Amino acid sequence: MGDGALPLKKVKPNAEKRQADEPWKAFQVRHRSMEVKRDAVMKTAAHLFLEHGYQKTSMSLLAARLKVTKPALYYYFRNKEEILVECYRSGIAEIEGSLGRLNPDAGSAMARLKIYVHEYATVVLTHEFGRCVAMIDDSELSAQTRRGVRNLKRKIDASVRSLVADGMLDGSIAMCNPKLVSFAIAGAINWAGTWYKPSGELSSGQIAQAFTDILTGGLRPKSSKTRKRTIPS
Amino acid sequence: MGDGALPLKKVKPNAEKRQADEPWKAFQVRHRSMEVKRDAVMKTAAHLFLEHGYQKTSMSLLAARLKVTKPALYYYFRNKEEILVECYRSGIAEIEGSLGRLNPDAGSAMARLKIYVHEYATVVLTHEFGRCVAMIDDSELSAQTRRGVRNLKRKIDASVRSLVADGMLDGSIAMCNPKLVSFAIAGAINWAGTWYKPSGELSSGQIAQAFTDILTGGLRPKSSKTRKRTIPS
DNA sequence: ATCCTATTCTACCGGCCGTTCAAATAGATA
DNA sequence: TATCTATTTGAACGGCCGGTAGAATAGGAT
Repeated sequence: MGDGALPLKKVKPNAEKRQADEPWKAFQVRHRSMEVKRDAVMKTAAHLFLEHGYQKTSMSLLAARLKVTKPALYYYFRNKEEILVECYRSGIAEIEGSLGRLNPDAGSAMARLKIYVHEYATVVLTHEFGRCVAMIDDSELSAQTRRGVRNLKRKIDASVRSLVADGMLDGSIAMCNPKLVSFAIAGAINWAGTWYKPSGELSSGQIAQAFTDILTGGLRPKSSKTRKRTIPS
Repeated sequence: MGDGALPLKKVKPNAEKRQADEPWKAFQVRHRSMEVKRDAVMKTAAHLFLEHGYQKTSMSLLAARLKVTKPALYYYFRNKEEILVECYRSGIAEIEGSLGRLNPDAGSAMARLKIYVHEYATVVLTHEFGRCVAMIDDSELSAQTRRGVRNLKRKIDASVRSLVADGMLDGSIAMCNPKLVSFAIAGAINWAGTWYKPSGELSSGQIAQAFTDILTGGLRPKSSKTRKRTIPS
């Protein structure tokens, strides 16, 4: 945390790595690609948004954290809202990635659902932009921007629902309302984002596993063709 | 709706009932018990908080909805925060009521847990103050007030955990981490508060039932009925 | 050394916020 | 009717916000 004066003009070779932990260093050098600095802004903003909430995070504070002045931010983003939207986009892309990686040919739908729930929890607990998707209410956004973001979220929801529906067809998941199942999963995990602390006694992996069990355990068919040695009632 | 000029000075006999739907009528008459007007403020505030968020709900807007001017509110509450805190208190009391009504002598812990989950969902979906507890982030509060509110919430959480622990003892609930179960339940249901619309296709009762099934289904012991055995070493 | 332009800064705007206080008012009381 | 007090109001406060205009500057290119 020692923020001693650094009169450096040239970046050191390991600056790229440093930037991961101290995003403001991206601004130490004047000429650097737009993308790098946008990333630095987003990353810092995400942390502040998650810590204090979107509304209570002022552009001045964000600028201060990046060791720049406020107007500099407006060189990289049109306004505060755009920063949040980009955080959302990034987080949603991450989650969609998890969904896309599920191989439809491998295992039952239930097996795939379990993998997804586990991955979703991991992203929401450990990935800053994933956390934004889970925790920051999109009602902070203007009407039309919100519509865009919600469409993206809806796509994820739709994928999960169809996963559940598939499971009901292949017998790996009990009869249920896929919409409500999808919401229950999203809710329980998103909520975990609000209380999980990396320094806490439970690791993100433990939480992801436990939630996978709790949330998919209730979906086991009570008796079905794909059972492996179930108890005769 | 039609807010025509109402030069009434006296309330009509059915005013008490009307006030339920139109809280501002509590302020139509100057001399009325403090409690009635405080309730009116809280009720209206809760609706606004839930609709626009706490931060974005201004005291001016709240006053306007109650057809009073801003300073009048400060006659009934010290500040904005106190209004939110009272909403919390009321909601938490409602939830604690549900927990208190569970008869420890009747049925298994699992049966009681199911009842509680159902009731919690109902409160969070239908009761305005319950919704506040579920939806409004208490980080909006000042540090010391927040501590008080969190203590109250923790009591609820502790009750649910011990309910789950009881279930593991009486064999009605499978081995699990009570803390995570409690969080999963709270999360899934609190989240429902964010998307549930009374006018939607799903009734609060349907949602409460489905969530009870999904969330407690995964807790069924995998083998055997009620066995009084403790943890098999 | 000079220029050029991408980047950052200084200084400021209008607006809304929560809150306060003294003055006005309504309505119960006598 | 006149009085007294619980309620309500008008007017204003300091403060911080998101955002902008335009000047300053750094640093690569020549």
